[in-house]
Amino acid sequence: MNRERQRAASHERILSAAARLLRERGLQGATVGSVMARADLTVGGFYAHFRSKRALMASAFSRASEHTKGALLAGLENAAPETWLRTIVRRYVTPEHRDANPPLCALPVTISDAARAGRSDRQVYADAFGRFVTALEQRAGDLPRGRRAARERAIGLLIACVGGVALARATRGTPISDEILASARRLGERLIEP
Amino acid sequence: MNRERQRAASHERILSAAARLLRERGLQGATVGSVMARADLTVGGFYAHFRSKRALMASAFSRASEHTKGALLAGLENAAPETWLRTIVRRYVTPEHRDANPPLCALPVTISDAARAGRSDRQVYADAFGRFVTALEQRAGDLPRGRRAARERAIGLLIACVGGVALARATRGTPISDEILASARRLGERLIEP
DNA sequence: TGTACATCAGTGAACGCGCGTTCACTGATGTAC
DNA sequence: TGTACATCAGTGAACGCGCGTTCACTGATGTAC
Repeated sequence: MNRERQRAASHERILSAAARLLRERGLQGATVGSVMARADLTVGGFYAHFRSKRALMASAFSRASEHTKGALLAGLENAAPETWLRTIVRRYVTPEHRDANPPLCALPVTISDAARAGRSDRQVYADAFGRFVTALEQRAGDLPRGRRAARERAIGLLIACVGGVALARATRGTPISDEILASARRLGERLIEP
Repeated sequence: MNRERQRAASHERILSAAARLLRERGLQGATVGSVMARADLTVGGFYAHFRSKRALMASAFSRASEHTKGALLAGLENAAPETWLRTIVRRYVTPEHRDANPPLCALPVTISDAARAGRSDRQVYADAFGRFVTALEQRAGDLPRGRRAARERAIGLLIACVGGVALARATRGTPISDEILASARRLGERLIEP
């Protein structure tokens, strides 16, 4: 019984270490060794918990995006749709998010990794993205312009947010990076206005 | 004299092979061995032409983005500003671009690679992005809305294009990928309308 | 023009390194009697 | 309750592999006389 609990605790430590390292360093940067060290374990024990690195990373990615969703939506339960959407854009598209380590969200960090990965890994990425779309879509449907274009607008908002932060990260330290953030923010807000 | 010409020809073959493989496979996927093989040479000869893989990739990236700019702007010399901008969005944000190998543009492919790279590699990425911005900005300035917001709109357009294609690639093969392309296209076109 | 030598672009094998993965082992926890 | 044994989470060293990089060598091209 104690053994079982210890095993579960280790599993959890590995998973949350992986979710964090995935955001910090991306798919190849988060090595099995570094994940296990972060979980206060040694490499060898890893395969008693996960079939492979790929299996771990799929779980870690889902975990990471749940974390992100929680942080983004915190305290907004009773906000009006327009405020709700605007706050999300303003929380997401910031210099702090660009520079944070780990950043708030795994989507910009792993975007090229996913593009190069196999079908099932892309499905994991698409599922995480889709969950954000669904959340935004529901609120966007309550805006004046109505439910029809809500989904398209929700996706547009996410393209501005994720694409903007990804580009700002890729150009971090150069003057254009701040310009990208400002434009991405305007781009997102333009979709919220009627 | 003949030797000199042969050397220059090899150099050129290596560079154009690298520019192509960079778009096909990204930064780590384009290994020194694969580049040299594509250039009909063997690995060992590489370091007589470039100081390091990093040096090669910096040159290859600039080369690749010149190629992209040429292909995007082909035949548009005399187009009116609105048509000009709209055509670029429609050429860039397509299922063909998402699925092509190599894709038209290196920016979506290497976006996370750049984010993880060192300062000088991010500068290379920023320079390429900046050249696109400058090109779009000039035409956007001729639109009714005028020159003031031109730069911000040019960057917004590129976020929609590059971010949209990057996300569509990351979710390739899942239903949401086509939705992303459609939203990205609308997002770009919305910036062109007065 | 012909011969001996120098140059140098490119070869191919090797090196070191980091990674994912495997495996024989350990030592603490739990079970049987 | 105490003793002998079984289980099993985790260890640590090793393996194979692919990569960037190095280096002694080759053979064709160019030069000197």
